[in-house]
Amino acid sequence: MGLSRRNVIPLYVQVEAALRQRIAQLRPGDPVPSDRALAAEFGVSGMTVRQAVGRLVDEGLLYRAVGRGTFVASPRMEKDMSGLTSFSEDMRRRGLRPSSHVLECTIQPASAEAAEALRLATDSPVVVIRRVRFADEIPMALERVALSALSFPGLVDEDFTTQSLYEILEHRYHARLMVARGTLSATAATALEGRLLGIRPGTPLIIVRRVAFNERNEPVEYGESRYRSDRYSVPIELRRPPRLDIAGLLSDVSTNVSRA
Amino acid sequence: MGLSRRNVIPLYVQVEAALRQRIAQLRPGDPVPSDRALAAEFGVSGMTVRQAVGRLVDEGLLYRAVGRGTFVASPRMEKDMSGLTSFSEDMRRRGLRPSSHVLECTIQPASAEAAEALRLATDSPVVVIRRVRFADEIPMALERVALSALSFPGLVDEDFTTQSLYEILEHRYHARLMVARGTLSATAATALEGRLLGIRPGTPLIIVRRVAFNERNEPVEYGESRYRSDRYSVPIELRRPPRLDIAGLLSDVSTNVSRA
DNA sequence: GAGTGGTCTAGACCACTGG
DNA sequence: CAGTGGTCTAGACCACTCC
Repeated sequence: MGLSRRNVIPLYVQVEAALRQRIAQLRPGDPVPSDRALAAEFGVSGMTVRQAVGRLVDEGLLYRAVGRGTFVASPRMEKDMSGLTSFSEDMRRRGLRPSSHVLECTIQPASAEAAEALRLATDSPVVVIRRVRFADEIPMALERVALSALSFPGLVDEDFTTQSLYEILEHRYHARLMVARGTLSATAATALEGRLLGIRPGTPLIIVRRVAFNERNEPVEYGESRYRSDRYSVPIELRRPPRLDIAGLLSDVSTNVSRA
Repeated sequence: MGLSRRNVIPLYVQVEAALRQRIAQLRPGDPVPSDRALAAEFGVSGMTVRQAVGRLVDEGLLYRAVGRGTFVASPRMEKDMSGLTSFSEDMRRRGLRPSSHVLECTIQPASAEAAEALRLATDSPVVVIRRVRFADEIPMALERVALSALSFPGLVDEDFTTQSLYEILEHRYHARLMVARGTLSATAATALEGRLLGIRPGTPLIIVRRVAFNERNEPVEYGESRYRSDRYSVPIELRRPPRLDIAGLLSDVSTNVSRA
């Protein structure tokens, strides 16, 4: 197993990849060599090994136990169940072919809600796109999104029948959406919604309302999707908030012995 | 601002807390001192500062730009919107008082679904708890959970009317649930469900079906909750899967110049 | 006591951004 | 060019676990 300095790939990524291969041949609960042993084996420093192992721990492939060692975690039920993806990506992942019928694609003054979510002045121009979303020709969802028209000039002229909004944002505007937050609720389909989705009025719809943010944590997309609950379920992954609250601890700390 | 060695609290957590206070007085886009400047100011090494700043970046409070600096990110819409929490925790966070009516609390052979989710042999004994969940005396959700009876002896005898299952698991069995995965869907309430929740049959219910895992990534709890959609919405946070795939890269690497 | 992960130091070089 | 974040070293001490 050769690692390479003078390579674009950081050492810790190389170590991570090597460990990944090794883990694949182990069973859950099996120990992985200690940090020190790995450092010696790969000829790198302890911090570098630690960084590599840390990433695999974050990913859930390994877990650490102080004083005992590092071990292979149990495998996930499925991989990539959750994550920020566009409808197109989402459907392709499920092995379905996505397409759209564009109901509306215009520039109009931002609604109060959209303006607040996108942190724009009220009445700022936004591009509003409303689509019926299909998977293998079957209507799956209604979607309405709003983006700042000033931030994305020319966006309104794109063809959203086949193109993915997220891919346009990434390739044409170099805007990469990193995280979305919002809420999920449910409602009964109205007559109009039922007609557009080919279901009976009253059928439950899953509502996903969200704001998507770029790398700088600036809001980029405000949107709402309404999915047929008979044909769609949303994969979720919930993590325990790990951060411990030490508010107010600092003042105590400062009264203790301070540094030499 | 005094930092303390010889304290249980790691230095990087102290630096993190100090930075958190400072960030609170800055505006989005404002720069934070460079890693080197912070290291000098706090009298700690660069790696320590890096660890502190890294945590704040992970949390979305700061973002880094190579060659330019570290900056305050735009604030979140709400904090702590998402995460693995018990119903009790969840309601308390919303300022409501949680309580329960226990419909069932028995040991019985695992269903096929539960056995698979919990990786048990079929017919292994599981503790099944069914509850109506209230917030401020208003019925909010129906819940059914199953846990291995062998892993949690005596659990079936606990009183789940007021106690939180997660708190019992943590304090009595030292089982800390770290992550849950599952799906979210919707359905129309049946007559029975309507009666238990005090709503009309046909009202949409949000179904959260999940498996919760401990630190070792072993499945611990399999459960399903059905929430009234008129009184509850589920906070969600979706992240872009960040991991880049470097499979096959290792072999190339090993043919390059290897270490001196 | 030997080994483990967790923290920490005081430096270093690199690629990249800005003026 | 000076400054930034990103990576990396070769050590160190600590609390903890297992024997």
